[in-house]
Amino acid sequence: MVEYNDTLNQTFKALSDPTRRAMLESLRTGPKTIGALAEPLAISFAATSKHIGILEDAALIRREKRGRERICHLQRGQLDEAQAWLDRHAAFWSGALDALETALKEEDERDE
Amino acid sequence: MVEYNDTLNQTFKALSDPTRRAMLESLRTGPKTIGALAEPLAISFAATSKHIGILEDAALIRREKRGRERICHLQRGQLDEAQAWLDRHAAFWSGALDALETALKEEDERDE
DNA sequence: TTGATATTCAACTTTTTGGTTGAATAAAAT
DNA sequence: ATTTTATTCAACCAAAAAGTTGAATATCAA
Repeated sequence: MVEYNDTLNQTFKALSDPTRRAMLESLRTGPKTIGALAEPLAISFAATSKHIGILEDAALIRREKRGRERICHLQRGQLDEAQAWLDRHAAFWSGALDALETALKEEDERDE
Repeated sequence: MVEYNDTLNQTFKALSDPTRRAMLESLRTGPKTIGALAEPLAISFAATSKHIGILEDAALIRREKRGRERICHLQRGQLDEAQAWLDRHAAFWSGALDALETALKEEDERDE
């Protein structure tokens, strides 16, 4: 496999499942327990817990221990890396050297 | 499964494989044949061809028949849907009602 | 025409993913 | 103290994904 950038890959993998995206969408309205997340999804608690684990590994959520419940909160994780990838790719159509391209190139020179 | 928006899902799935992302990245520098795409990836022609098929189904590339070669060109596909999802999600952190949020809400009212 | 090249197809294997169930753990409620 | 509730763990299963090889197809070059 290719695997040059592991955290970007983890982010894209985490986002590639519709159930997980639905969970993230649901959390946009506020923190929720595993149970509350599982309820509208017609899958077991265990399956939900696994999905949450994947999102947590990708730092897209944080699990807070609260008594016997776990409260899930959104977290940025490396969302911006995924956004940057898409923006850079989309820049292909808006001309090779527009504002975004130059901005991203400058970023590269600073960060890498 | 959840599966509320199939084209968004297809796009995210297509983008979730590092080999396919590498192919898309490679095509940013210009159109390439299957062979040229396969070469740096250490996978067979057949595997490359399959990946290309997935990207083509997601309309992220177009395959042009040129004699015995197939030339792959980038295509926008539903890239903007994926971008919109990420932007909307990222908007969670930049405050509930900033410019992007309102823009997206207006878009919803028009399109859906 | 013959042979080489580029790609795809078909059949198959391996690995990964998403799901299940039932037992284990831990906290809350009775 | 016992029971109920919330979640996780472990073992397992089925389907999907990613890869392989070898034959088929089509085009180009000798």
